[in-house]
Amino acid sequence: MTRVRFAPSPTGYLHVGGGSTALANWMFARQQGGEYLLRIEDTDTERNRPELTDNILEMLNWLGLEWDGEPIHQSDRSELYAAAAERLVGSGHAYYCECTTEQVQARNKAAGGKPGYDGFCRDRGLGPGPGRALRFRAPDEGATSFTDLIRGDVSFNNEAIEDFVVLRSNGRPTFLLANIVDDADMQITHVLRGEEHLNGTPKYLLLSAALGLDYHPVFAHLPLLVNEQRKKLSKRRDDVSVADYKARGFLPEAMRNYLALLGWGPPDGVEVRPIEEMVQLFRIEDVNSAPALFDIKKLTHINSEWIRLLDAADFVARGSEFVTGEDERAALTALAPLAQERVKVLDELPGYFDWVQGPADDPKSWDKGMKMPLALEALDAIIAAYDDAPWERDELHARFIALAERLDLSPRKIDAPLRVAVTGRTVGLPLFDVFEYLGRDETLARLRAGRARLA
RNA sequence: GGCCCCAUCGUCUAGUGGCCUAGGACACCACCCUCUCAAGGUGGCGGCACGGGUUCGAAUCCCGUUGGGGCUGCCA
Repeated sequence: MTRVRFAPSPTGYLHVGGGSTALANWMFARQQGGEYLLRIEDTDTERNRPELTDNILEMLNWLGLEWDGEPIHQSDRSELYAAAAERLVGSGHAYYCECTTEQVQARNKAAGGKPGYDGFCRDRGLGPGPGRALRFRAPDEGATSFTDLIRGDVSFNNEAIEDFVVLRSNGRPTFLLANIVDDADMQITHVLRGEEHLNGTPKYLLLSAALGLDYHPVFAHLPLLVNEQRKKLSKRRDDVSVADYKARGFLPEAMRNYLALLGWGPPDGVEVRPIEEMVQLFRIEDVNSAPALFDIKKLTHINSEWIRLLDAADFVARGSEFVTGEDERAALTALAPLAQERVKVLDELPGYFDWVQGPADDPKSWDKGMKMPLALEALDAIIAAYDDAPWERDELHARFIALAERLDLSPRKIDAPLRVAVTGRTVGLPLFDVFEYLGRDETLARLRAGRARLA
């Protein structure tokens, strides 16, 4: 049975790159009818923060990427790694090293600036002890190769692989050791991870062989997600927190839809569609190997499509989280479909209802909309025309059109003064729906107030 | 520096030797629709990095160049 895993490290919140990797694993597992497991790689005790695990799990859930079984924590499995390390020592595949990072760097600098461990302790026969790390004895010749589902055959000369640390001097395993031990133990059949791990794969394979593991997973290194500078997305400089996107009003449906489109495209070209369909169509072999730029503009567009796909009640429910104030929420509920087709991201919603308590205070809009003497004329005329009007949208619209005709003006010309008088803005929801919602008294009061302010 | 990966419109992609005068989507521009803004419709702009091969035929295969990226940590 196909078994994949997503293995985040709780040294940061879930970011879109992680989301993308998780999604690929999830889709692949779903499609193959296999299992998608979660493994928390918390071997770096200095940097781990438990609340980040919560964030990761929460965001994975938000994205709808439910995992099978209970998440595994590497911090619970120290014995496994210790045993593996022991085996490496026993078979001569690893040795203890007492060099500090500074010492290694200093020697490298003296030797001409080549990075990497120089093998200083390789044959010193050191035993375990404080301050001593365990290093893997990488072969000096030969090559390590593998076939990647996305990249084809990849080969590394062992000569270029340094003696890397598998056990820190504090006794905790490094990522390299824990990773292979757990994948083998969990019987992961397909390792789908970011391209940044491509160079680590020969180490993984070497370790596996040295451990005597009869374990041969299939690899697929997914394209990196990059920013405008074509650099790997970074938590420090890029806007990548999944939680932030959620907070801004991006829908999980849209987020995973967009993520699925990075590095891959459905053969029929239909981009906006349920993830279940993506799962059917997805083919890991067809994933591109070139890095993909995370484009918020396109994400935003896809989000707007998903917003428009929501049924009205759902839209109101989700939108309400972004609208504060009882009255504003009531207006949202009443005018939902009109807002729904305008908003691209849910956090734009408050801006569409800032007229509920009274016209928004926006001098720019006022100056732009209240052009004299047109504004005065329009307001006087509409106040008169609405005085005895049945208070219903279509009727208000009809009288507005008739008025424009009588004044021999284009309707669009007299829209602005009315809109600014009532809502304070030159743009917004369809005017006559707003008038109807506000009611005769309130609307006329605002029109008169606007007129008074002009005179 | 070393090793590895990558290269189709600005961006995401379709394309797996003839269906390509290279298709779609986002963005952008114009027009239509229209009470504003959206939505929608129509049209437009725009690309196979370069050079060699292989082949009757190459965006597709091979080599090189150039360019970009990743890794090079007792982070993952």
